[in-house]
Amino acid sequence: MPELPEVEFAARCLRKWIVGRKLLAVEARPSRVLRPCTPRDFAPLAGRRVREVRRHGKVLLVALDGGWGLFAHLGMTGKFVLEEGGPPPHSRARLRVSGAGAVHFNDPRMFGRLVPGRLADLQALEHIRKLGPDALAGGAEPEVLGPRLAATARPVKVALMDQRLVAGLGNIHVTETLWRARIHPLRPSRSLSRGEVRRLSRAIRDSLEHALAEEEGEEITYVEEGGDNPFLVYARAGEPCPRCRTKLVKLDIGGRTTAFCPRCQRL
DNA sequence: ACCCGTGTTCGCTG
DNA sequence: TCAGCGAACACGGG
Repeated sequence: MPELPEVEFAARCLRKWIVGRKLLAVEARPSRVLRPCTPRDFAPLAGRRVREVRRHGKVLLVALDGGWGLFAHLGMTGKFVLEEGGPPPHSRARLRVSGAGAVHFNDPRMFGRLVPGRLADLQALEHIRKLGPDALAGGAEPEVLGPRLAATARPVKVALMDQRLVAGLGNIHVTETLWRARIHPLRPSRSLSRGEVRRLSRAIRDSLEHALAEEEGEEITYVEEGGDNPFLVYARAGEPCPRCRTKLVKLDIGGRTTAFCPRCQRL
């Protein structure tokens, strides 16, 4: 479920699995995940040592020796997994590393991306260049967030989902955040008071860090789909508000479903 | 069988 | 230019 916490989790896994090792080969199957590249474009990465894995918002950048790198976006269903007795069912690429086994980029729905290239070129990709400040690296601070929200009249739900405004939040965490901050999702961004921006700022960090802690909790326990809904209000329309027991309401904003409490989050 | 969806982009309209 | 909307992408789960 890739929003910032899952991408950060992926970054930590990759650091554990491949940083410091040599990338022997990247075996990619042709798929839209590679767009606009082809499996051949991965050839220059072979034999290079992995220097570091960086994350900005939901974007991953794997830096290799010699100025080469790998851009990765998990999309909706992308995941890096260690190979255990054969490839996972929707492997789009296999990264063979020196020393131990291989890592797969698994992605059933293929909304993800895996692009090789010169690091400088990858950083110049429009998608990366236009990203706002990372939500866990200062982007949620009131002094940063406040002016950015003040510059737009869009509903705060829509603005927070915009990766150019602040990078890392998606539908789940915006929903969680607005409930924690007691702000109605349709509030015009520029109408937020200083105090509300402060609450929002705190709420963003709280929901992201809470999700991250749950994933890190048990070493391999990923918050699995199919398990119980671990969120406070996301996908809980119709259930009672955890704070005041008022029935949570479902709302469609910018094409995404939001749950909110009509009592705690007044317009 | 039907509906929904964690993300992003594109085209159309006002 | 901006803002909003719907569709598209491809597949699994409830």
